[in-house]
Amino acid sequence: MSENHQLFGVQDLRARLSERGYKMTPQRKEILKIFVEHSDKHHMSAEDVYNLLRKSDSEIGLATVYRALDLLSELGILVQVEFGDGCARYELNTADPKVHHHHHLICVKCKRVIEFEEDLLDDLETTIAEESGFRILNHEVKFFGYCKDCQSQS
Amino acid sequence: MSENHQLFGVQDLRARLSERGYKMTPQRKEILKIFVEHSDKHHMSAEDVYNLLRKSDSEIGLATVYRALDLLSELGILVQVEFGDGCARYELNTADPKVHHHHHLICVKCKRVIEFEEDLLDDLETTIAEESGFRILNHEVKFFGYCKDCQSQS
DNA sequence: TTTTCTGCAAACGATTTGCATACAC
DNA sequence: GTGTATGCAAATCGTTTGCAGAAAA
Repeated sequence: MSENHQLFGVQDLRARLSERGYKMTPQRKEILKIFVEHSDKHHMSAEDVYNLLRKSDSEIGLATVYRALDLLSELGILVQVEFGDGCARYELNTADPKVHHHHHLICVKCKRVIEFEEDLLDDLETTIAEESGFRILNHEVKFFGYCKDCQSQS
Repeated sequence: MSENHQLFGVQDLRARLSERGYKMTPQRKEILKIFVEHSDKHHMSAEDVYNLLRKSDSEIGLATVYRALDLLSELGILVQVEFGDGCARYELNTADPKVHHHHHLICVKCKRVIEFEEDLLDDLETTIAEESGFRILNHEVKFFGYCKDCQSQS
């Protein structure tokens, strides 16, 4: 299992699936494709993915989308992100430490989410992995506070 | 607005509420009390809080609990944490940088959540605050990967 | 051919909301 | 008094599940 330093392709998907006894299906392929093609769009929900699929003629059921997102996360191809807006969101896992990690500032008042770049946690990740025995795929950092607007309103 | 370096008390609650035009109510007081008295129990869901309330005679409706948790988060007294287990969880915001931040390792396979101590992000927090204009109340870090058990199963 | 996967629709469960009443200020 | 909060029940909405048919390996 080579550490993957590119965005994921169909070949990675096939390998990771069979490695764990899962099957390659056109639906799973399509759903991964959506993420690769929309890697600019961050944090897509199941609904978002479902809608993008329908736009490109793919008649994939919503339940299948949910199951695939779950599976792709388990495989380390996607990562789940939550902003407290009531739905799970997913992104391609940028396993390459040279690829910028982007993290989030969340306003506790207006719930606005702002992204920022940050890549200072890789050393910490290594330490944690050694101490815990985890094989770490990714990390996520969120800062909670009041955004500029909500500060000036009070 | 002094930086609060203690766990929150009723006086903090009253101050923060009136500061923003909200009212002090026995329900809000009771709910905060639950968190202070159970500060050992991390990440409680609305249901958890509701059940603890009922055990201590408080007849507070579940909807009120939800509304209060949301409000207390907005006030920076609680912080919301999510583990992808389908419900939002809350903890007292430990605003004191000397109080250990505890963060989470989440297994993408079995969904196990493991806590760890970490307090290396305070400098980063200061930088981010300056650059973004956010007034930061707290931060949260999650690492995703495979736990020991799930690694050996594959 | 055996096991896994999909699609649909129904079930579920956490959270939200409308509204009448009660309460804080 | 006035505006906000509560409680209940109903509504909502994201997500999961059961099951029969379809498709990988």
